[in-house]
Amino acid sequence: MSKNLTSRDQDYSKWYNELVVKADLAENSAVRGCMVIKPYGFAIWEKMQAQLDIMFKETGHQNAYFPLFVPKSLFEAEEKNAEGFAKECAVVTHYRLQNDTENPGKLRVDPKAKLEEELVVRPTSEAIIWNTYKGWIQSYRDLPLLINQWANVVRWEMRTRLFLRTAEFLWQEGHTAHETRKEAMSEAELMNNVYAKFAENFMAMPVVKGLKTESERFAGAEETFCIEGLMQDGKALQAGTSHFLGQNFAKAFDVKFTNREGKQDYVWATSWGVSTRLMGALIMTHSDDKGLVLPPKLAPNQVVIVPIFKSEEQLEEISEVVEGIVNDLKSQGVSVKFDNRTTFRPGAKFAQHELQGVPLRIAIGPKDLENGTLELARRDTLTKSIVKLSEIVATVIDSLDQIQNELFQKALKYRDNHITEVNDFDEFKKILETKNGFISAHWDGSSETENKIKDMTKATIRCIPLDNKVENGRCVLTGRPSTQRVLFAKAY
RNA sequence: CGGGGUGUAGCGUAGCCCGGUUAUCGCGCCGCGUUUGGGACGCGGAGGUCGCAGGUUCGAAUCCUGCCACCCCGACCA
Repeated sequence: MSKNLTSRDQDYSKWYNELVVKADLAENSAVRGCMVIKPYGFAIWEKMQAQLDIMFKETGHQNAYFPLFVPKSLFEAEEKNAEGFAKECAVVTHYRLQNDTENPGKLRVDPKAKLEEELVVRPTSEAIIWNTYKGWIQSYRDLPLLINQWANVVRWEMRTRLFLRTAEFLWQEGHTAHETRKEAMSEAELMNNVYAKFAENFMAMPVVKGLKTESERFAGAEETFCIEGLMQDGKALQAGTSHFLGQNFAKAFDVKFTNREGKQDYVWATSWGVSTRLMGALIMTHSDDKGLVLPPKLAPNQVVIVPIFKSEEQLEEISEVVEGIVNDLKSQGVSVKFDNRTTFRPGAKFAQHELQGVPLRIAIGPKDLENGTLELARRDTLTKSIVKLSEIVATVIDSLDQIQNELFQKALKYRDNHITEVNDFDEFKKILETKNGFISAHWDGSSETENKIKDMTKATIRCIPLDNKVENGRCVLTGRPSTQRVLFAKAY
């Protein structure tokens, strides 16, 4: 994999520029660490959003929107959650600017406009949402409450990295309320499964479904489900999380309901989210040195058609044929773009569409008009073939399916080849240094051991896989007894 | 916040150690012409507070001082 795929901020390669730029808006600017998502990058995000939204609605959820600003008093109500996020909160303290009399033409904060209570810019919305839910839930008849929000959040990270950890990012956060522990727990697992399905069926990215250990758990959660992907450089990436919050937030915000027995009880909660980090995951799972490689199901354009012509007349002739192909493909639900720009030569267009990861490219020129053929090129394999004009629609549809499938199979093979079972600590270190990837090893279950291993190797426990088999063994570090293996890896 | 490094055109850079005409080169951008089956070529052109502020000097991108920003490594994290 190109080093450019994972390099930090300024250093990203030319083609990363197709998607996103660092938000270098002004000198000394505090928006550093944010990103501008360019139209092409955003088109991919919109495809992801649209599909996830369908899947959320299929599982009974509705969208809503809550405020960006969270009064500090609300934010601090759930102690663990507040403590977990306190170090990375942006805080609004004033609401007005005034002319700076000492620097004409400049503005300054009006000291008289100090807010009585500071507003925290949401790093996540549990606090404000649970404060709202208090007024919405009185009876078991109001449950379950299944709500999702598409929003931006801000986390003032010390070090940022495009897509993977920007100061502001786009995400969705689901927040649900349930009658029973069991129902909430299965909701959390259900949504983790939705994420896994999305990752595998649409992003063509294999993921391990698992549980987080206590030290990796979301602040305020009792249990955290997650999906973990493996990038082409052997580092793991947490791609989504789904939390069982117990009654922590209900108690912190006093959300009680009358249950079926007529008694007051606190509701059970979940929250779950995926972010623009998925864009990073998509890039780092499939792309190569020529640029992006997009799975057809998420590509803004699945097919691009490049005409090859010398004269205006030739372009017109070609355009007539292309028009028919475009209509046929569109009627079959294939998204297709005819790149008839006269300002770029074919070679430049080829390169640009490769950069953007368009799954299929059709080239059509005078030779093809004569022979009744087209040239079809696959982005993922970089192979070309000659296709009869009459067979192009069927061939495109077939190829798109094939690409989607093969991208997943290729990533799966890589992932499976990079899960290494390890039984002693020297081997553990050796694998991390040489092969990298996931290490499947026994662990004694203590945070202390987990931290020691992290200090020594930088590897953390990515998850305890849900499909783990029970197996007696000894902890890879301490030798204490263990009943199952967990997955370690260096992570983003 | 600790340790290291870097700031020269939209991007990437040379020059700095050893001060001296009009600050180098490539990409990109604009115009004209020839081209067009894998990132075209020729000619012409536009674009610069050399990070900022002081200082030394006849003269500073170059030397000195201070500041700022960014990058890499660590602590933090989706």
